[in-house]
Amino acid sequence: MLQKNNMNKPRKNNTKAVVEKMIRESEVAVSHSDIMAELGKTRNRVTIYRALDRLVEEGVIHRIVNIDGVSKFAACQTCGDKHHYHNHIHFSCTECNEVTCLDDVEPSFNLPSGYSVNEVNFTISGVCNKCPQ
Amino acid sequence: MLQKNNMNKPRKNNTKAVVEKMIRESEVAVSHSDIMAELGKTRNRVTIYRALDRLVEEGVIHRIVNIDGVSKFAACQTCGDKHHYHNHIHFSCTECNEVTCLDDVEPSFNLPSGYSVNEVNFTISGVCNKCPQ
DNA sequence: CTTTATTTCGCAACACTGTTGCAAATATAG
DNA sequence: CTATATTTGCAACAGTGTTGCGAAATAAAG
Repeated sequence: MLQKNNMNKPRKNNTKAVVEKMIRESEVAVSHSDIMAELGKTRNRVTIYRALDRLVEEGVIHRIVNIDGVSKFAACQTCGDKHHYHNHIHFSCTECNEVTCLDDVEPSFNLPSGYSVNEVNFTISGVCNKCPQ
Repeated sequence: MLQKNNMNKPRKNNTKAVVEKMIRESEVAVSHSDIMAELGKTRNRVTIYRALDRLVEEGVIHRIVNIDGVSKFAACQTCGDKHHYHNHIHFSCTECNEVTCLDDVEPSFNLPSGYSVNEVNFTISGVCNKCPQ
C-alpha cells in the first residue's frame, strides 16, 4: 500500500508544540519564514500559519507587526494568565533585523476620553545594543 | 494614429499632487487601496505606490503600519520641516476600521542604553471616540 | 479493541500588498 | 526645437497570509 507520507515529511501532529518551543527558546521575535527555514520541509506552510494562529488565540504567544508589515511572534513572558494587551516596546533593529521585546520598558501615554484599548503595538526601529552604532 | 491613452485613463502627470491632496484632506490615515478606490481606474496601481513612496521620502506624508500589516498614510501635521521620527500615537479602530493620528498624545518611554531610535510606530487598536463602545 | 468524533495536516488555489524592469509619455532645461 | 529628466502604464513577479477540502492522526466513546 502506498504511503502518502514519505520520510521527508513525517507527520507527527505536534506542529503547535514544536513551533511554541522554537519561539520560547528564541531570544528574539520569530517570523513565519524563520520557522519555515528551521523546520525545513517537514511541515507545510499552512500548517505553521495555523499553529501560530492557535498559539496566539490561546494566549501563549503574541503577535508583533514589524515595520515592514510582517508578523513576528514572541513568547509571552511578563504577561500573566490574563493576557491583557502587551504594554511593552518592541525594538526592530535595522542592522541585524532582529526584533526584541523590551519587556522592562513600559511606555506611558494618556488617551483622550472616549477611546478604549484592546491591543497596543509599540515598535521602535533603530540600532540595537548589540550592533555598532 | 492610435492613441494609447483613451478617455478612461487620462494621463496628467500629477498623481503625486492628487494623492497628496487626498491625504491632506482626509481626517484619517489613508491606505493605497483607499486611494485606488477613489481614483478609480484613472491611475495605475504602481503609479500610486510610487507617488506614495516619493511623498514619504520627501517628508510630506508619513507611513503608518497598521495592525494588519497594511501601510496607511497621513499628512505630517505637527512635524516641522526636519521631519524627525513621528512621536505620536496612531489609533486603529476595530469598529470603523479608521486610523487616526492622535497628534497630541506623546508617549514617553526610556530605552536601555545602547539603543538608538530611527523611527517609532505606536499603534493602539481599540474603539475610537466616534464608535459605540 | 472497535467505532466515532475531533483535531491536525497537506495540497491546491486564491487574494492582497508591494516591487522591479522596461518602454512610452510627459515635463523640464538648454 | 532638441536633449535630458521625471512620471507613467504594463507585465511580471515575490512575499505574506487565507480558505476549502479531503485525508490522516489523535482523542473520545462505546
